[in-house]
Amino acid sequence: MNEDSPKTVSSRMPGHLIRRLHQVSTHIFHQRVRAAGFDITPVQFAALDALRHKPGIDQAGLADAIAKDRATVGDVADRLVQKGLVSRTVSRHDKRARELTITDKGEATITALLPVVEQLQKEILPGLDDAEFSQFVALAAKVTRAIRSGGER
Amino acid sequence: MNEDSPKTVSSRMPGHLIRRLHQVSTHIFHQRVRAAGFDITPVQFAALDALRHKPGIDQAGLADAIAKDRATVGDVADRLVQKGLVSRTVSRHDKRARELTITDKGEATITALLPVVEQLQKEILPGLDDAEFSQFVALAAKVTRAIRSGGER
DNA sequence: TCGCGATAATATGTATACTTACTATATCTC
DNA sequence: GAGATATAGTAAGTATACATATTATCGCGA
Repeated sequence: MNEDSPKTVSSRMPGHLIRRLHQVSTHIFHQRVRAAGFDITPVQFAALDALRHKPGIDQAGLADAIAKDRATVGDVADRLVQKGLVSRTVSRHDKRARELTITDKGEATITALLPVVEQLQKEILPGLDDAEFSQFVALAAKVTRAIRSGGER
Repeated sequence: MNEDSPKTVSSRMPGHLIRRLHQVSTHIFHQRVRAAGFDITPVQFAALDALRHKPGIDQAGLADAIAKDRATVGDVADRLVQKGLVSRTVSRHDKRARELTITDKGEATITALLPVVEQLQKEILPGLDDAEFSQFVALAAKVTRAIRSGGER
């Protein structure tokens, strides 16, 4: 269905292409992680991964680390705490801040998930050979670096 | 802030990079379109653009055209109808289907927005020169083609 | 033509994602 | 040390995005 011929303007635009890629990426992540017996979203995984490297950071720090805003991170943290993967305590140095730490269960989860997630990365860019895959990742990484340095606006 | 050194696993993965790009893309779209005096999201723009090329398609057809599911398209259509940019009528051939048509106001909107949206495409991939930009778009387009042909589930 | 599987929308519920506004704290400045 | 300013988190509201279930309708085959 949909006899190709994408005459639309949006179909030629990187913005639209990126949206499609994002969609597929999320979908495959969900499928594979679920098949492995877990109920973790891409964002939750990124949060756990960040928390493993910087235990005890507050929600604003986590927001910065995974490039989300504070409101979103607050919601994500709620779910991770509810699942028992992360613990949240009020900081002793700053009563405003909530320090997040990954729990043993959280550690176990990410350890089990790492190979699964590593594996599915190739699946989210179908149709590309190894060289093209690397090229894509390099270009995308270059953009995100440019965003981080100058894009703070 | 955030002294680079992205030691995390997810920061190296295309899935995560794509999420970042998607975010920036949406953000810039919003900014520029708003600055031009409109209140249209990327998805709403894609829907209008698709409708301009295939007036009278039903919601399922639009969902296929912009690669969203029917529930999402239903919500998007609600908002477009509410804004007066699209009209929705029950099909005479199939009482289940709702045919969507872009209104004059919708036409005027997309006509005014096209140059704006065309312009901002370069901004959503900062740090890339023209060759890299083209390369990125070519790779992304290749992936979406691969998704369309073989990726159906 | 009756029944049954397929399809179009809608309803419901979950999870992002961001904006703006508001509260509680910290910190900086005079 | 008090007031101004900035920051952490939450709350509320909007918009995607998708899965699943339900309803209405279609169309095919016996």
